[in-house]
Amino acid sequence: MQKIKVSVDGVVFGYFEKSALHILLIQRNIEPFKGKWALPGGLVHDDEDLDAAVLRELQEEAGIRPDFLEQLYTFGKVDRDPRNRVISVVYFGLVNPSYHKLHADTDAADARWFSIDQLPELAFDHEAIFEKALSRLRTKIQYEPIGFNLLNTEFPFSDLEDLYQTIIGESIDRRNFRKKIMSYGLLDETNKIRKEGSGRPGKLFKFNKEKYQSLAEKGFYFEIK
Amino acid sequence: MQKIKVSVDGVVFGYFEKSALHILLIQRNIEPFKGKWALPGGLVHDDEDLDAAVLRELQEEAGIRPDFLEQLYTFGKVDRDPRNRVISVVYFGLVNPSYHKLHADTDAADARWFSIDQLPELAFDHEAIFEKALSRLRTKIQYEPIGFNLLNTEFPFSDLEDLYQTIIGESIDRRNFRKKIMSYGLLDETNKIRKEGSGRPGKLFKFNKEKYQSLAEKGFYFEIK
DNA sequence: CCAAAAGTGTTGGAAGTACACCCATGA
DNA sequence: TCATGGGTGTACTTCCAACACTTTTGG
Repeated sequence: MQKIKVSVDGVVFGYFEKSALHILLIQRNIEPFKGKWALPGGLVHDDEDLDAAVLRELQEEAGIRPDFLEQLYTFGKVDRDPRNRVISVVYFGLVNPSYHKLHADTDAADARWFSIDQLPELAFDHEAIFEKALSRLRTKIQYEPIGFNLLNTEFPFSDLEDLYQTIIGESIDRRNFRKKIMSYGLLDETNKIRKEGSGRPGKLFKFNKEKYQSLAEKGFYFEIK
Repeated sequence: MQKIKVSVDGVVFGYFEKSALHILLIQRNIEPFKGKWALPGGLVHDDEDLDAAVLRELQEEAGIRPDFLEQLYTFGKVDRDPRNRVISVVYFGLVNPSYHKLHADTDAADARWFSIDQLPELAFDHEAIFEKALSRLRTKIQYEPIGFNLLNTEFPFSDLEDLYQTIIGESIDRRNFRKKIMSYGLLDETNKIRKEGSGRPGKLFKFNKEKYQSLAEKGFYFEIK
């Protein structure tokens, strides 16, 4: 009789303008690792699909529902949980934090955004899980337009530049980047303008998801860099 | 108390020269789906890592040990197994069939290669799993040099061409393809020649894995098409 | 008028694509 | 000598990379 338990965990990335990338962590209020920070997650119910389980856990532990969510990898080393054998199906999500207020709920003492370069010590093998998610994000943002899930629905071009620079971690030529993105015709211009801060105000754009999907079906590939 | 069981399955691709791509299937000799063809796999032992479990199952059910093996996706829909809730961590593998003779062993009545365009009806959701694996193979072969695992260690250039054409499913310009591959400097020329069949014999090449790995660490990207 | 960010074009080089002929072998 | 597949070069086009000045706004 098999004794393995199945859990799900979520690595949810959020981006705060002109700042580092963040991930969502919860503070455990049960043993083991009580008091430590960890990725939100928990055991899958017997009558619940895996996707549903992550959505539920994210809801319960942080009150959040990501705009983008997909399966990342399944971690199953024998000793990754000190109590029992637990394998974890990990999902990778993106949200715009300004649209989602966190509230820790069941099972979590607290839920917070942490800058990825100032993470606390994490429970279990969550450090390794995070690394894998980050590397997936870095790769994937270069060939699928998923970055828009991290921005406001209407954003100035410079937000997009900053986002890519932050995630990829190198500086990009503004002019070439803009030309490339624009050439895909996936951004609709709004007639709004952002006038925050100093300098010339920028036009706001909107990502046209429908257009991307119809192009993608015809074999179009998004690609940056 | 959670009742979910954890299994692993493997989608193992094999390539037979000048022929379609094949996958390895086993014939079930227990219910459910007794007598039907299915992907090799089975329940994970309590004290066994996931990778070890797939390797064991492939060994037990087909007597095979793939040259390349990596995790593909975890399938966990509630009703995918008629008996109990079973989630399956699926791996995706590549072998050169001429180096591995199949022999069905424990749990399997038979093990055979099937051409991917003449697959029998499959047990469980294995059809969907296969589709996902195939699409991963098609994508991945274009940006990682994994195709060499499907060929003989020493192969004439035309085998590589055929392989890519078979997998991607469109015809490639021989001259440009060769130029591209050669430009990476990852193929070592042997001084052997293949004289099978008619026509001018071709030189045999060997993929230089070490060289690829050292380049990859320095940020080199393999890319075809 | 100064500071700050937005907006825009041109040019040279590299890489990709299209394309056709000669070569070595066995029958 | 013919049929079969192996081996190679060139010209055109497209894409990418490098690069700097002008515009709009607020203070």
